[in-house]
Amino acid sequence: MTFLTRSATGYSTWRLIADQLRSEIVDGSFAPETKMPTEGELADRFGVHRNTIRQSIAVLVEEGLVARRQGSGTFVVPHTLLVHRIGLRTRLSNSARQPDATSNRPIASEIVANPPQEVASRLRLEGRPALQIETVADVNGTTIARSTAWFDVALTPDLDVHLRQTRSVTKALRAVGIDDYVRTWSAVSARIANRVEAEDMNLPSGSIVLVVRSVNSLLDGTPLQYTSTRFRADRVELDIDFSDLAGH
Amino acid sequence: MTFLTRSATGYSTWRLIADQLRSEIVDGSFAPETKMPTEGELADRFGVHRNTIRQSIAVLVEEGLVARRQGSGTFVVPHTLLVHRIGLRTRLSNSARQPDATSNRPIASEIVANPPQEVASRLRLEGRPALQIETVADVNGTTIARSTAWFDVALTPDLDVHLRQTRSVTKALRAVGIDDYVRTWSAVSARIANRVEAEDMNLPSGSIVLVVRSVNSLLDGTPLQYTSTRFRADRVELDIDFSDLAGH
DNA sequence: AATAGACGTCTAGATAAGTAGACAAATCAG
DNA sequence: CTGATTTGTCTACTTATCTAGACGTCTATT
Repeated sequence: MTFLTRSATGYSTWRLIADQLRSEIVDGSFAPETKMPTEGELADRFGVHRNTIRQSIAVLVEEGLVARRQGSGTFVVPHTLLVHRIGLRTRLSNSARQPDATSNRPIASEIVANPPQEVASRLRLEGRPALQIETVADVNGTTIARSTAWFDVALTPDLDVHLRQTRSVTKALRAVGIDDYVRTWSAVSARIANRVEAEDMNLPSGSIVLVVRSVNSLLDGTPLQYTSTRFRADRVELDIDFSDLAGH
Repeated sequence: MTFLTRSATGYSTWRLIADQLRSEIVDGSFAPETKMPTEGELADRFGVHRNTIRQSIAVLVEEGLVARRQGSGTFVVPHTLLVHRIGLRTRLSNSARQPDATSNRPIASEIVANPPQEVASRLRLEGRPALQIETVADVNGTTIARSTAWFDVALTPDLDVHLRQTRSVTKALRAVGIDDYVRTWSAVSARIANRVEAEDMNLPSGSIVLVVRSVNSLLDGTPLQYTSTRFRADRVELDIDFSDLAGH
């Protein structure tokens, strides 16, 4: 295989190879539980020294995708590609495949006087402050998403108090009398994770995150909540649900 | 600013800095038409030599994001973040912001006996061959997406003949009697562009693509078309349209 | 138990990336 | 026009990455 040189890409050789191997693992070319090619074979395939291959594999070990067994080989660790459904009444906790032990943990909340411009306009704040809530989502013990939500304090009085008591955004919303809401807007983009995100999700720097920005509104159309969720792209794909529309 | 070292990330320093600067341009921290900080200032900010900054900026020049003017400075070139809407009856050509001169060019088509497993199952091919069509999408002269579509040849006889005549997938479908269809499934993921994609979209290698896989079906629910579209993530975000649901 | 094959570790040398600084060329303000 | 500022180019040097190969340790098979 002709391979790109680091000089052209700005990637070190070991990272280029690690990225290539990861994609082959994720797309199933190397099936879970099976043995990877030996380091020597991979060195031949990519035309590099075995030491470079070892550095690449070290990345995948760090990420938990493969395990090395001395004397035996390198094996693909069973992994799940999580499918996160975006639909009308979905919450962050709804994952398509069951059973997954998903938990959402609020890690901080704070009333901010001047939220970012996009938040203010999407929530029609017009100068009012917003309650900002940071959460992380874990599935089976692995952190897969990092979320920031903003609420109009005028619509959700004492939401932060209830949040501290219940330690759950959904329960806190119920406590302030909000039971039902629908997603009215979503935008999806992708970028390199920043340092905080990489740290919170235990990702190697340079990892890709899928960014979902969305607005949930009350049934009368009043915007209630603006959320920006960053999913780790190596483990999550977004499933856009059109089934609610099938009845038309 | 404390910055990540290349040793930890596998990125060369100039690429780390280029990525950072690009994200600040794309998110508006450096507004279009304005002057960037001088190379010396950037060198101070990132704690590197000016030569390294120059290499980073060369990447952005290559990508068309900034322009250098000797003696004057480096300036942010006006650019657009394209918003691509995913909804019930959207096609690749529908972009949210107008006016954009969008064109879809079929670049190759071929009948393949054994399409990938996911294609076969989503289209319920059960062993039948599929017509595979490769297209690129340009907006204002810039290629922003690379798409691969598969059709069940049993449902679309002579589609390839009409495609060669009309040079348009939509027109070719109309010619075989298919006027209306709806999107029944979509999944969104993100990854590093492979070499072919990077070449077709004129991207630096290592760029991120948003991958949208989707199935369009006839109104009776028969799956018609499986499509995988790779958008360049630096210029495109996906807008998920729930407005069809507002009437409920 | 012997052995081949695989991962683990180390040292030395070659190549590429980044630093350092000097000077040229273009631009702009006064 | 003058001078300060900014990008353009070059050479020498330092540091990090990659190659090369030897040798050790562990595992599975015969």
